[in-house]
Amino acid sequence: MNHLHQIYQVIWQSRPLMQAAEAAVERGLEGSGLTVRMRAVLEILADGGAATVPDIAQRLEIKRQYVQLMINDTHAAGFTEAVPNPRHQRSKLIALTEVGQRLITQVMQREKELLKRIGGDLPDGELGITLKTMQQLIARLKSATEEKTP
Amino acid sequence: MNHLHQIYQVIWQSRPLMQAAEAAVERGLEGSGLTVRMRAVLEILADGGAATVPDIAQRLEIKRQYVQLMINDTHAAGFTEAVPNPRHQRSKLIALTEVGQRLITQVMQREKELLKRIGGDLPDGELGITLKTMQQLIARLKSATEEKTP
DNA sequence: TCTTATTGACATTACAAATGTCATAATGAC
DNA sequence: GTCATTATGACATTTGTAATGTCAATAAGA
Repeated sequence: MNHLHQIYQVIWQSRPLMQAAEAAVERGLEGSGLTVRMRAVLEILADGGAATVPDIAQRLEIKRQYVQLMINDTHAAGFTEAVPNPRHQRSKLIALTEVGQRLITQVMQREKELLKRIGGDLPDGELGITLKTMQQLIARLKSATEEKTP
Repeated sequence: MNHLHQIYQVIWQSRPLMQAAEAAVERGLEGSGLTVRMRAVLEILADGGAATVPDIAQRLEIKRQYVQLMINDTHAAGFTEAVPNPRHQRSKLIALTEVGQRLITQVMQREKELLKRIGGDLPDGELGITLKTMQQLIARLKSATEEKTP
């Protein structure tokens, strides 16, 4: 297998990897009352604490309008609530409710256990190389794409 | 960075990698008259020769009904044509036209050059490890997801 | 031959996400 | 402090990818 073909392979394995990962997450959500997109919001909030809709959009790298829809869902389900934002009157902070906190903690715990089962035996060094390589490819692809079209 | 977090990172870098790769492909298609999904079909045909719609679907791992739509596009654009299939009366083989052949060859050549610019300096060994790791993760995620739900 | 599977063709639905728009409200420059 | 600019929420529309559903015609296999 030559060099170019190897790079090609690595790049295009990203799609099946992503699909497999998302399917696994979806599977783990069964019966929790969460959808994948609700989970994405809860994870952000669990990791970084309460945030505004535009903040969440930025972290998820999607448009704020779409995040609004997600938040509508999580609010309706009682997993999040709007709390006053000291730094902004209109733009409330979105915070986990107690129920939401408990749920996302449990979901993330289960995912952690899955990760352990799945990759517990992969050598640290190889994971590090993999991560580094993927990140380099991402950075270079991005800059090549943006080249001369800012 | 602990082990689990490393695996987590690798898995979730697959989405940005895929997005960056697709954006790069899209960029390279500008002005060619090809869309991303037309390109996918032409690539399959260029690699494996003429094939039926269900064959193509299987290789792309998507439903045949969706491939039909792609083929409609490529036929309409004159990049592919239906030729008689010795092994099946109704299910014609989809083949590249001369124009299609020339176009996909050129597109793939340009992509190859981009790959060279992007990853030419990545060590073979690291690429190999990356590919292996990604494939292991895919396989394990898949089997974990299918577990007890065949 | 007869039953079953495959195929093409077309319609419907689902989902993620982008984009468009508007009124309101917050911020920053002056 | 006023005024222009920007940010936000709320809602509507559109796009792209793909899955699903359905049906008639046809091909393959028992």
